[in-house]
Amino acid sequence: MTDSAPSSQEYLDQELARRQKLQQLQAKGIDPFPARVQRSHTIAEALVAYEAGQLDETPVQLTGRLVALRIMGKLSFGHLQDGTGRLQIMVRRDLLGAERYNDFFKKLVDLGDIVAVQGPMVTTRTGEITCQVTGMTLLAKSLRPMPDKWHGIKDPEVRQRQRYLDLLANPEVRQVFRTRAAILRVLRSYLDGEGFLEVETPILQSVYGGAAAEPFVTHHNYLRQDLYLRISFELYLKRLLVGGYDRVYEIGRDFRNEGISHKHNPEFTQLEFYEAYTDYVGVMERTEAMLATVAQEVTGGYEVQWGEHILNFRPPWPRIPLRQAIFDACGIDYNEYPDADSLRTAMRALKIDAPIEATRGKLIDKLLGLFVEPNLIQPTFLVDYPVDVSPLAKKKVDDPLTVERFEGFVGGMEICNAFSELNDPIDQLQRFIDQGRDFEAGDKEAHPVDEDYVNALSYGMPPAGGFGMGIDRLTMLLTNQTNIREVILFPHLRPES
RNA sequence: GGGCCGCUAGCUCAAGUGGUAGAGCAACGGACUUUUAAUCCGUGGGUUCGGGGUUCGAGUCCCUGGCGGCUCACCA
Repeated sequence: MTDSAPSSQEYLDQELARRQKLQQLQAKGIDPFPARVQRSHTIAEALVAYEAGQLDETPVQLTGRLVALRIMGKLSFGHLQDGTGRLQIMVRRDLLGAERYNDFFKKLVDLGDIVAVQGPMVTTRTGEITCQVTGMTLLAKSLRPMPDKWHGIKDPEVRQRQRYLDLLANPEVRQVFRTRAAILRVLRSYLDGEGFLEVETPILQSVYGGAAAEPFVTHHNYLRQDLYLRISFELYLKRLLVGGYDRVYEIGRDFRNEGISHKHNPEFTQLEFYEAYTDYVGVMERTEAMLATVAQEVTGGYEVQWGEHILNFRPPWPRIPLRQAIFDACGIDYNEYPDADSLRTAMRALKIDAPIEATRGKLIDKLLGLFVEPNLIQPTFLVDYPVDVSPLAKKKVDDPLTVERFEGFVGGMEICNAFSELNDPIDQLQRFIDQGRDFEAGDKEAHPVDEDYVNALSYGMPPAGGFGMGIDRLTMLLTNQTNIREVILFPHLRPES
């Protein structure tokens, strides 16, 4: 017994039938996986050329997967699908040749095989544009049966573990990821057009920062050094402002070692941009313009169907002070509670779970998440956040407990976070030290001190506005999905047992 | 992590209170020159997620483990 492929008895009947056909093909001298292929048009190109009257009787050479077969006596139909579309093929015994039709096409070709066909484009009696096949060659034999042609794949576990089956069986899934690509394309195009420079910064970091989150830890064997996977790009991008690039952005992956939910994946795609000589008000305006552009170009309009809601991305968005929003939602004015203990007492009086270890900022964040966020369906900005949960944002001149920060909410989710960037190195160091106290007190998400970053600020960073947005969540909104796994090709899943 | 729900043929799904596990598609054999979820005749296909238990008998009831979904908690 070797570790080679299982014997034929171990295959289920359908795979066995296909493997027997594979052997028959090889016995006939036909390579079931040839290296070279001739193609004159993609399916989309062939359809366009035919409808434009450019083809006449000229044969085209097309390639793709056989996704439907209707075999009949002397004339059969099927559908061929490539990355650009789907086209009916008509296979006639008299045109293909009796032997090729009976002994190759009908006997040895299966649903799911990848083939090349050639022949002229015609229109059938029912009016469907069709390739009338005069030659067919196998490009790749499919050894496993295709999913149900009508129902596709529904089992969510199979859909995510074997995404290739999901994609090949469910066209609407293919469209989601095309839209995702379009969103990234439009965002880049918008930012490039506004003079932003796209950059790349380290994913492996010896000091993580820029967000409140627990990191993943990894290890460099030869340096004998623990490293963190980044939780944001922020501190590196602002070093570039110090370096003299006034407008920079990065699109890439962040990693946060936290819970998984319908709106959280351990790795997720983030856009951050930093713009010198503006502030959070300027960034709000840019956010509105940028997302209006994306909605317009990706969906064709400012109004986007999302579940039972129609989201309207037309600027401007309502701007509500966070304090006001929380007060309106639950009656607590957090300005009346200047420390964590008093706020906790007030929350508990309303039967709200308020953990003893939570800082005042964490408690406010909890009120936000509990009472405000789920109701912010239409694009809305909440503005002016407590300083203790915003260690990188500039304080308001008239209120040192509040920073110039906003978060954007759509569909009951936070999709972006932005502020006037703190560029005072002395204040920044003090904020890091205050965060260190929270960390000592048990807050694993408290921001660590990044001395090199403070050093960079001490050379002078221009006043700037910065912005971060979750691309996955934006994609959910623009593709009418309510689960982040539907917009990530290979979401994190537990290993199969 | 908690609660609820799910896992049956390759795929989509059925199987009152425990009593020989079925259908459609797919597959296999046959008929068929304008079909398009092709149609018609015939055939095969199962560790009912794994393990244990109750019972004469378990897809079904009990215990346990795995994976997944929804939801709450936490977080972007």
